[in-house]
Amino acid sequence: MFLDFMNEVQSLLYEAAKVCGWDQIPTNGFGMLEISPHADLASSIAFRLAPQLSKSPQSIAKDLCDAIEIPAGSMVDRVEQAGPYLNFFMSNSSLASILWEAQGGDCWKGRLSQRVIVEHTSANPNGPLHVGHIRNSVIGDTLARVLRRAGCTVETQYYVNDMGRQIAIVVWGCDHYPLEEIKADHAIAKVYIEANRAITERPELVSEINRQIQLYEAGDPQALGKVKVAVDHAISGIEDTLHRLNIRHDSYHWESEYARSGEMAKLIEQLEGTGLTGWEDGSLQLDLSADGFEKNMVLMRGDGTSLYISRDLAYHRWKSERCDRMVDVLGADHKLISAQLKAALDLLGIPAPEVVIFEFVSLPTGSMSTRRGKFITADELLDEVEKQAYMEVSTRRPEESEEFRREVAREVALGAVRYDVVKVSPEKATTFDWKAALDFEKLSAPFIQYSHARACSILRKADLPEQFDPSLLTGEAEVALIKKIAQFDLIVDKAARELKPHQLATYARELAEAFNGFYRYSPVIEAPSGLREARLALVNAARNALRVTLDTLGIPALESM
RNA sequence: GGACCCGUGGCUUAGCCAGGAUAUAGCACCGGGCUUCUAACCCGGGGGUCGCGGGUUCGAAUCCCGCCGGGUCCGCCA
Repeated sequence: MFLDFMNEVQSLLYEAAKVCGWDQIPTNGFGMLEISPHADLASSIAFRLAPQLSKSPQSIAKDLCDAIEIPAGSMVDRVEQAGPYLNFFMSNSSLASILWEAQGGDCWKGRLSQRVIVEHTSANPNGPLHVGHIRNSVIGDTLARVLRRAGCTVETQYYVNDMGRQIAIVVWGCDHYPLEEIKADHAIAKVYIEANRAITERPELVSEINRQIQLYEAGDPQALGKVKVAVDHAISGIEDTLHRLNIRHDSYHWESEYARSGEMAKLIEQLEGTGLTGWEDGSLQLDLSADGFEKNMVLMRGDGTSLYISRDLAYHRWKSERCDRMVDVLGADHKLISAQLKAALDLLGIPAPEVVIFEFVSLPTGSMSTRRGKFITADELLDEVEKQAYMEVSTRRPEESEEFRREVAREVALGAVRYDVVKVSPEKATTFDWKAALDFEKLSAPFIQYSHARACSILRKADLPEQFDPSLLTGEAEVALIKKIAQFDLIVDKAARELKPHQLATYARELAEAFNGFYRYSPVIEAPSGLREARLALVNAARNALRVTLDTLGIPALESM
């Protein structure tokens, strides 16, 4: 749809430049087009050519405009010169074909084809996910959905830290305190917080923790069993929360797999082969100063146990052999370590991951901490939002059954939480705000879900037409809606390439706005015959686009709410 | 101290990487719209030195330099 239109405009521009003899001029500006209020696509290429041609942008734009020859059957209707700009407009016939295409379910798949592994969440199994963790989960899961929609084959992975100090502390805690009969991850957190308190009060316990780490790494069967029980318990609770958010991982990979399989040892051996490693202060270290890193990277502790980074290197090599693109979603605290990881992988010629960094979510009272028990859990957030949604739906739809209202509340809450997270660009640090989280107005998932429900409501009242005449849809809102629907493939393609999921959130809002604008001024059911069929087809196209957009955001597309 | 990220109306935010035509939306505020397909909606209004100061450019929210403010990191933690 829009991608085709854009490609056509690009080649028209390039062909015109060739006619003018300017195609050899070094500029990639021929492909730089923008969706603008003045045109379906606008080019400012004339500005970039001007210094090199010593001509005014206006006259360059005029020459290009004159040289453009639109072939028969093109999606491009016309090009207009507006001063230095070139404005391209879509043809009516392409609007018609967009509408026909959008009637079906097979036009929403992109043209990418890589195998992608997306690693996200990977929270330590020492407690429940909090409102900071789910920024990782929502960004990661949305990216996975965007990549799939764009045509990629995607596997999502959760990298389980079962070897770290935190887990040794959890295991020690499970040995010394009873696990309460509450949600599993919450029970683990209580034990973990308690154990941390004990260690703070009695620092001599540290040696017991170290002993646990050594036993586990050595493969002691009892230690293995204890870790498995504790980690499985925590992960089961974390999974429950992720499921509430419509998130499932395709596979889980425990760090210890890479330590025990020998893959990590092999990798360390290869790093030693670079001549950049050495034993210093009793530990094996890698010198990355050539890449601008001040401090050495420690690969092995003095006592022979491994560190997170070494296991992570092995895990990344394993991943790199199984995909074309590796995507890691990580918090801002991982910026430095992920840059070091890339540098170390680079030394061995292993492809580095694309790292999506998101900045921290803090509370109005300061930063969150699992260890200190200072956090708002994702479960708590979902519970509260669901409660609020239940009140809203009960007010609006009092005649509906309890079951209906519960289900709508659940799906509205899940959508609201996901949208709240994904709508903000990852590089912005945010402060969690209950008021904003519980607001269901325009810049929120319910706004988009509501548009979808309205479209469904119309379609329930009439059969889809076998035939319709798209040329009857000439209203401003109608044309704008068709164009917005067409942009879906462009947005998804861009978001997938650039790994920017919030672009889809913005699009979703614009699509819903376009539909609501149409809905307000264009009666469908009561429209005269002919127009009625065409509008029904447009509602169906919009419904499909909204459904697919919501689905790609991992937000339920409610048919009634 | 060093490195990286952020700083856009009262609050939240898009645009920044690939510089261009009146800077995007939401909340809050003011005004209008439900006997008509779900008003979780729509229409209109006020409100912005795009942190500050330089520079590059025909043109800077966008690029460069310096400062200020906030966040993150600089562990034989993960």
